[in-house]
Amino acid sequence: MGCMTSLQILEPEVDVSCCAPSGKPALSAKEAQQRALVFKALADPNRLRLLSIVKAGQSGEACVCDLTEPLDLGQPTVSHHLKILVDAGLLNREKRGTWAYYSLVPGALDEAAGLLATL
Amino acid sequence: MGCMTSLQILEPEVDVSCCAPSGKPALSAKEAQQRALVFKALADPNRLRLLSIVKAGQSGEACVCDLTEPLDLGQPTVSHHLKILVDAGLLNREKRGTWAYYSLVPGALDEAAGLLATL
DNA sequence: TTCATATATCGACGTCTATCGATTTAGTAA
DNA sequence: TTACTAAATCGATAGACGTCGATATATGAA
Repeated sequence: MGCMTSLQILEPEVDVSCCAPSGKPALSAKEAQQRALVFKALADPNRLRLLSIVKAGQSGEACVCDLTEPLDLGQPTVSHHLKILVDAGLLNREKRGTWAYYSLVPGALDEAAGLLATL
Repeated sequence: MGCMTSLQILEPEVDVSCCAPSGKPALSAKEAQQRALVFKALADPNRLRLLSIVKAGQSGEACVCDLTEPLDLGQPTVSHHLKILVDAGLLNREKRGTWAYYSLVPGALDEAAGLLATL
């Protein structure tokens, strides 16, 4: 026994229509890759802290200069992490004058959480 | 203006008692590191597919030999990914005979989703 | 214009990680 | 015992990633 249960994977050319308890087939390679991008962005402690600090701030936003000190990282490094979070769709960037203000994209974290619920 | 809002970070010796809209201070470095471990485990497309396949299986479990083919990866590589998922607390491993059966840890994915909601 | 500041980008370095083939460990059956 | 199989572990390698210092870009002030 074992090793003979054929599990269905969703690929463009494969037709699936059965045998899943949740009714949904497993993730395709493409879908998994896209979701992994979001979790990659979340997979660094300093980026989690950046999100947390932005969220905890009473104004709902923070500029780079507010973030380098609490993280004890250089300004280029913080900028780099912020870019990754923006690219992942988790943070918004708004430039006002010399400063760049970062804020949470509304609902983005909930959406990320939803990616886990719908695995 | 800008650059003068002092954001509170939770560190063991720092006493915090004010100024957060959600009432919670930002993540400490230690907390962020722990949470990042979970997201690191989720930050690989093949591991997401492993979780998905295990979840989609009607038996709720799968052995390594069921997983190598759909992922198109070698057996050692799949074993390696499964270990990471087990270490992250997302999968259970139960050995029966020659086979090792992996199943979702109940509630683990919801807990991971909760880590995002409580950032 | 020149100067100062805030941020982004570049280049390099060291570390981590995903993958593989080869080997080892464990269980089952003869 | 031997033989076979499933899975884990080992060792190596290529690529990705986090961090830094140096530099570039951009905005505002003098």
